[in-house]
Amino acid sequence: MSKSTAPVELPLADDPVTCCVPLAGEPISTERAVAVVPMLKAIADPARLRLLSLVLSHEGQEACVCDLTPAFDLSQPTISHHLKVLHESGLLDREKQGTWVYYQARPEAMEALAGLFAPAPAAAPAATDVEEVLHG
Amino acid sequence: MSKSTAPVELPLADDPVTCCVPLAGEPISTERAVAVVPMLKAIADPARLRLLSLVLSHEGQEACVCDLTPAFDLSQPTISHHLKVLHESGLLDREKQGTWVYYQARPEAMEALAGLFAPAPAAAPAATDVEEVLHG
DNA sequence: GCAACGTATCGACGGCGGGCAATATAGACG
DNA sequence: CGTCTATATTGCCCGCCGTCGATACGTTGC
Repeated sequence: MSKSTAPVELPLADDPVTCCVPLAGEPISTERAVAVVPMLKAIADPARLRLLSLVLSHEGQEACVCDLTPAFDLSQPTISHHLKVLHESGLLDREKQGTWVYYQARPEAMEALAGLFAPAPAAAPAATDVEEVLHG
Repeated sequence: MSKSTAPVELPLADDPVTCCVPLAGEPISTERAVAVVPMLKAIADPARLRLLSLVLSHEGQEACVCDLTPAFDLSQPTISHHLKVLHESGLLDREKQGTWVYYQARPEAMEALAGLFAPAPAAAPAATDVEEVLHG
């Protein structure tokens, strides 16, 4: 691997705080944008999105490569490549069990993504009427 | 425009039902994956992610191009290009007011994205203990 | 040991996509 | 009308990315 990025950068563990402010909360900083983008790039591909969904909806949110490959018209190296991308972006964990390799979804990653698109956090209510928050 | 895709395809209006099943619910179909990917591709870029966040966190979740451009080190055509991508993916609406153009976030698009990453929908409850749904 | 299998890496190729400069379009204003 | 401003389009370049075939690695089982 001539590329830079260390094998398993966990882009979420860096700053667990700022990682959860939604896009609508405040303008995302350039640094955080750059940090989050790899995860978005990872799922911005039909094959990888399906791979992630297959793993997520599998028993225990984990699946063997051999379970995933037959669902595609792609070559085995290509699937392996896509799984690597998903893994290095922090979306999938990798666990080797003998001959087989199991990938499992990282809940933190899913939460981080879901959090990105959450609605604006009702801008410091406290004085706001509850009804307004619930129905507005 | 020599390209195919009609000016403003609204990828969400197609099937408002299936559009909201999370990735973890069931394996996403190839067709839906292909349909959703343009939106993900649109935000899988630091500049566009920041643009979207800027619009979202702006007053009324809408902003003029002239408000957005100065936040970047990019040329005006490049910004315009990114906004076009965000618009054509269904994430931003475009409204011309005289000389200025205002882009505003499409709530349905944001909901669709948020829904993608929602946790698995507690597999057909009804008979399920409420506690299980709430805490499980 | 050797063969068979599951998975990963390598190297190459083609196409897509982000960037810019130049130019076009279209309102606003005088 | 002419000019200025705001935004979009065009054409181009270059780097990145998805894909493959070939091959390497590691484990299992004979």
